[in-house]
Amino acid sequence: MRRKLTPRGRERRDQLMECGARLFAERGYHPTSVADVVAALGVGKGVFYWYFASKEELLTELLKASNHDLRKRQQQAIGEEADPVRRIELGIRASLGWFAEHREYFAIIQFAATDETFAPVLARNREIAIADTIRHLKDGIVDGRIADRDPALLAHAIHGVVAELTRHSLVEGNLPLDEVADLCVAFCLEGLAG
Amino acid sequence: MRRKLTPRGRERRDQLMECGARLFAERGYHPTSVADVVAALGVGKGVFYWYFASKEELLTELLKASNHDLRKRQQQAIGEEADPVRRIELGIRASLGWFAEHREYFAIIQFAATDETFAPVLARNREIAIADTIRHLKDGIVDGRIADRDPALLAHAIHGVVAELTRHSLVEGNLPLDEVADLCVAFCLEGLAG
Amino acid sequence: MRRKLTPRGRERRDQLMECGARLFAERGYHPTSVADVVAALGVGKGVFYWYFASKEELLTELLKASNHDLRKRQQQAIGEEADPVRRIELGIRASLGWFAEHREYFAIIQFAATDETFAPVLARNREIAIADTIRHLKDGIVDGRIADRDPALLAHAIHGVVAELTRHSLVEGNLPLDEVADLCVAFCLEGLAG
Amino acid sequence: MRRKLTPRGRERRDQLMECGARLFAERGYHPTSVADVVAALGVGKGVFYWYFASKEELLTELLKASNHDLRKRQQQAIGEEADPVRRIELGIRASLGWFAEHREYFAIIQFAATDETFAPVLARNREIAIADTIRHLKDGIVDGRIADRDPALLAHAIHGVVAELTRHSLVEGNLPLDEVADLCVAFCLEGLAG
DNA sequence: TATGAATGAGTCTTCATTCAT
DNA sequence: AATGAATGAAGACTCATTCAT
Repeated sequence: MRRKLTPRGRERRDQLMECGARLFAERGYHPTSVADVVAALGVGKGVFYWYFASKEELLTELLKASNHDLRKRQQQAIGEEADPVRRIELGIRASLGWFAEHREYFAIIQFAATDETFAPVLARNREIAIADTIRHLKDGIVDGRIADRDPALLAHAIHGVVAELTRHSLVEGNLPLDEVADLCVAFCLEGLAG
Repeated sequence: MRRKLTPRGRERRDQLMECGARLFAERGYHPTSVADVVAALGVGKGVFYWYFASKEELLTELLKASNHDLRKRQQQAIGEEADPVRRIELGIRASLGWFAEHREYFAIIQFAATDETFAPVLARNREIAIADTIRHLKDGIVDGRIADRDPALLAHAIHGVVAELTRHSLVEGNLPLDEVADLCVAFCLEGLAG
Repeated sequence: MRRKLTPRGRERRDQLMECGARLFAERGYHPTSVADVVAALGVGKGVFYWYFASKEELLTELLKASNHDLRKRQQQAIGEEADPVRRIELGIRASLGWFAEHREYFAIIQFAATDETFAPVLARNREIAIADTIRHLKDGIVDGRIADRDPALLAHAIHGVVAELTRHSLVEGNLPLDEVADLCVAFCLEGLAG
Repeated sequence: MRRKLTPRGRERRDQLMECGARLFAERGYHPTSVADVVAALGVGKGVFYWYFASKEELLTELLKASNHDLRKRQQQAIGEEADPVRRIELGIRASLGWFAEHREYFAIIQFAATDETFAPVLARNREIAIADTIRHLKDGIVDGRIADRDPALLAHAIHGVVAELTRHSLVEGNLPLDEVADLCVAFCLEGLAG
């Protein structure tokens, strides 16, 4: 479904993605119909299929785009930082920050993870993110700053904390982001013991 | 839809729940039809509606039953243990153990969390579990064994680690459960620093 | 889509086939919607899919059933007749007779032959019919009653005459069947020369 | 939709007809969309509607053009030949030859005959062709060369043979055209008896 | 002339649910 | 308790056609 798009076309496509993201997040993927999406935009049904081959493709594109954007944010945040522990911290803060600004995507990603159609896409995204984290962890272990435990499991543990605190702060919605981020980082680095 | 059931009736109901759990886990809730569930059991469609008012109710019952069972397991594991840190550890190990034995439920619960229809049920379940954890955390903070940070956030952090390591070990499927549990506990108690 | 049908179910299925045959013949396969078929029967749309997996399957079943019926008629007509030329004649007359009584099927079969989805089914049917004819022709050639020419081509020639005269007499509709059959037989046996 | 076309315009129109003929023949009229036709040519959708008022019109034009061309071929073949039997033979051979060179049209014509929208156009074409044949047959009957049977039915019989042998040789595709034509002529003139 | 974009009625199909038996 | 049958609203997707540029 690669199509040469005029600027106007590109704009439409973006509108559809935005609209789809919002509705999928609010009501869920299955309960949202293509008709809902185009109606929310006030355009005909055909428009949707001019830009996307299927409803499925819309979600896939959403997943790809969000992953791409999140990773960009993380990389910018980490920059040239050399200290591996600090890199991990910056990555955590970048993730929390990104989701705070793109609330829709949390629900979408979480749903996608439960659906056999989309799980593979997400699995790949996660793999890449985990691999990044593992690299930093290994550096930290070599440095002696991080305890010598299975880096893969540690990476998942960190991601779990980030995911749940993200979810919690998005849903409760009234906690200062920095506070959550601080605790998230502290917990990951020091655990409950502090 | 409370109905007095004969022993045979109770058995049927259990079969339906088991069957539904399996299919919902494998294919997802929406993509699984009531027809699929009864077909997998080789019975007519009427049977389903004899025991459940709707497809929705089946999932709700599944959610309730699994939550009930998981909590029972946790309580048995914790028993009369007095040390709050140890209570947390036992709770974590109980959760990991339970999910290892009820793999279907992880996917179901995760999906339910993303659907506005079921999210409330899950939210309540989670609240209760978090409240339990918070209680132990507060005890630990009073004891001075646990750093004095926001207990609610800490509780969520722990749950996040447990959830993601559960998911990881279920999906990867080839790690010894004890090893995962050990790391999970260690990470929660000491963080990366060890 | 094999399903155990109650007598009532079998009846419904037959009604759907009859109805479909009529509408496909009148308006064509593509221009006839499943909605048209069920509306003509005054039943809900779901009924159709209870008995047939798809619109396509309905046509396929129609094709199979008609072929089966036509062949039965031909075999009954030919019976134990020993003379191969006479067998051909009886076959021709049976075909013309059958189509006169099942006018809907001519149009359906002719359409199906032009559609890549159904052509294979029809090709097989035709093959079988041609093979029958070829057998009689070869017998006739051995007897010296039929000129020694390529029996496959001869068989097709005969089928062509039968098909077109069938069509003509169905459409014109006012010619006595026997007269058409007589000429058909005479033409096939003696050609224009007589 | 008569439009004065520049040479370039005429060329485009021809390309569209050729393309349409090919696709209609391969996939069928209904399953082929206007989008398919223009995509195969690599042009925009507007082009199609510049040259044809509708998809329907394209098929109608195709039918007209092919009929015109076939008739021209037949007339050239028959030329000034005086012998009516020979005229029939030449007509048969011309038809077989033309279809061998315009394979696409056989499927198209056969489909059109089954669709109530196009059947009338085809009926007229057929009428004209049959009338031609009838004229030759009557001449032959007067000459005593042809048996005195209903000329209309005889004409249809001949057309049936030609149609089916055409189809057969196009589909089987591996028989020498002359051989088929010889048998076709022989069968029509002498029947099975030879 | 030509294009990308848009329309929206219409198509096939699914499915939760109900009902007669 | 159970079954086969029926319902019909709703969903994903198609496509002939039109239009602004």
